[in-house]
Amino acid sequence: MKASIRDVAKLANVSISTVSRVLNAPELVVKEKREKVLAAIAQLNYSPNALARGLIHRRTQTLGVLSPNISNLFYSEVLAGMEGAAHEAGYNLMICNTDNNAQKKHAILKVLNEKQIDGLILTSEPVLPDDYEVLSKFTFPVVLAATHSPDYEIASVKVDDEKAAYDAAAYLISRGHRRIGMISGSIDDPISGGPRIRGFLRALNDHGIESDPKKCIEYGSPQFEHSYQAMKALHAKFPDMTAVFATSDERALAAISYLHEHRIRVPEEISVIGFDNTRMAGMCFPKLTTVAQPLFDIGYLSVVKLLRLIRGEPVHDLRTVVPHSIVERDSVISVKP
Amino acid sequence: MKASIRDVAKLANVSISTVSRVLNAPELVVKEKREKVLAAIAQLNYSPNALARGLIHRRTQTLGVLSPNISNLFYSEVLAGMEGAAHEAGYNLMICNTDNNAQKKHAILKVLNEKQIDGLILTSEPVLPDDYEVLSKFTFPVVLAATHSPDYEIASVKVDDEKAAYDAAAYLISRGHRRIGMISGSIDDPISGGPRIRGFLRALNDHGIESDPKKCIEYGSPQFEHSYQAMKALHAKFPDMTAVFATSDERALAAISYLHEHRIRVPEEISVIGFDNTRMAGMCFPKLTTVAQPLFDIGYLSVVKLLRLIRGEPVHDLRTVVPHSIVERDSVISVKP
DNA sequence: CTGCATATTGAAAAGCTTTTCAACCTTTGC
DNA sequence: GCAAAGGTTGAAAAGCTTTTCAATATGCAG
Repeated sequence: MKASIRDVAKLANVSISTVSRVLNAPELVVKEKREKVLAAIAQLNYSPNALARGLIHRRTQTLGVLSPNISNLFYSEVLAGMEGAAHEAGYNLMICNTDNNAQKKHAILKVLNEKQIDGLILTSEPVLPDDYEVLSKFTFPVVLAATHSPDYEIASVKVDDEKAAYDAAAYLISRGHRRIGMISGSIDDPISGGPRIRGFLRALNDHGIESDPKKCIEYGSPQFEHSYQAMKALHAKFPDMTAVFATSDERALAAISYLHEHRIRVPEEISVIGFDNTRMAGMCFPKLTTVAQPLFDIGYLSVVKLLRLIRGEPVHDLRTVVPHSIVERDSVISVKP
Repeated sequence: MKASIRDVAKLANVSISTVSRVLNAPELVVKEKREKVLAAIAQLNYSPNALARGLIHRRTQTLGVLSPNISNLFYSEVLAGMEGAAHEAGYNLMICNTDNNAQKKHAILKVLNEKQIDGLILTSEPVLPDDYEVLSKFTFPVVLAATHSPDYEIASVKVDDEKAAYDAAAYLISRGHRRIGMISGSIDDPISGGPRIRGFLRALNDHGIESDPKKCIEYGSPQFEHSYQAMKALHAKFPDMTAVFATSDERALAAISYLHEHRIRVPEEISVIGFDNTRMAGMCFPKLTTVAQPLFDIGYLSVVKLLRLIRGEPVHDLRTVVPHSIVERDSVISVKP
């Protein structure tokens, strides 16, 4: 049986108020009693019960985190950033996998709400009307990490996808490439779809490159196998391209895998630029040139922002835009225009 | 202000006991009142408070998980398995990063204990006497995932590292290799050090291959950069080896990276076998032949085991050994003996 | 019609802590 | 020597729910 504050009080021969004070405001208790209490605590191996504490303070020092897939390098780096910020601030994270399953997601939200989390972070997945209806009934604040909600006023932390894609394409163009393909998320994916496609096409256009989206873009889900097939299709319809913009590192790796297997050298024959700069990018061959997102920071800043909202502190920008950059490694080569 | 059970009771004009029953044993309440209560719940958007519930039941349906680094593919796949099993059983996971920092670890354990977790899972890190002293004072059960404690009686779920390393070496030998190097964890690492070194050497010995550990083994921490250096050192002292056994996929990738950069072809000139079979193994070039650990299952089974311990059900084996296997891809080639 | 069993409900205690308020004691200042 | 101030402590309420126990009402048998 676990010792409670009453047991400590009894053993130390004081009231439970005094024990509580020894724990929370020791200077209010005279040394003699304080030491007796401390001794009793040690003897009973007493540990305060955070449930009771949370009941009174209406705070649990716990945040909820929803992620479509925690075993994904992208998310796990973001999660690591969250965990870091949370730990520094004395919070814990309840991390849940949604598997992109709306039903599971709503079930989890219900439980997290019952468990009285102080705030919630949603990663990636867009916020649908269904979701918003649930979220808006919660009394705790919500932050979106690496995603945003164009339709609703929800705090978020992410890169500027349109600009990042523009920069990726512009980078390839600056290296002399003119025939550039793209492996993208589906057109209505608000992260690695729409915005990045627009940025990509805008860059081509700005640099006077005519392009037919039907020919140079292949759409698909992010999994390696699907992306491999996408690269196959892209190569079939656009065989003379000299560079590919893949909208995630996993897609880039899949593209490279396809090319390697068909004896097309990367980057000598086809350059590949990725997106995300997950740790994998520096570990594969050839090492990936990629658009870096500050994944750890996105997680870290989401928690910082969430804590401000929890404390009721002013948050200057509802939508935080974090900087991207291009990390040059070995998968892109310059060609003569 | 959040509605409480009293508010619902007042609005529905019944006692709080009745509201509680509607939620937990609806068949005990006559239909008329039940519907009034349900209507009040909906109107007030009432959600029960799990803290109060936990206080009474002395159960929180929450498990603690400590991991040295949640952004590591290895751990994140194990974590995904845990999350899956936990979700199915109606539990949540509080996941914490220890950064291999003993002080941080103990601080976290203190908080998790206060938060009344029902059980704890420790991944990887060995259990030191210091740790054991802390753990043994907890009233909830503990399971080790992908690690074990030779010195203490703690439940665990992991592969047989000695045997797995033996099999890896035997596999290389069966492909005709005789001059085999190894990139290992430090000798006193109870996971990717000692046992795997012993298994490796035993296999060489069993197959009549003389070997000098000083020459054929290079020790080091698991990070890519360190492993890269280890490969460099190994190649310098053992230039005519035809195969390398790397004790993690990350180490294998670092080795391959070194070899690529020095124009040594993999697997044509040197074969490389990895360990873990993280998702990366199938995404790099060449695709990695590796000793597969059932990472997801290790996580899943740890939670299943932990739940049995929590429920006081019998657990037949204190130390669960899960099967490993060799996944053949493209990084190992047969040579003429 | 009485008595007993059963169905339904509510009051109150328990679970553990923090916090407010009041009480008591000791100083200090005049 | 007494009033006021300050230091220390304990009792009790509050936070929200579940559960036990008792009470009331209903139905049925004899």
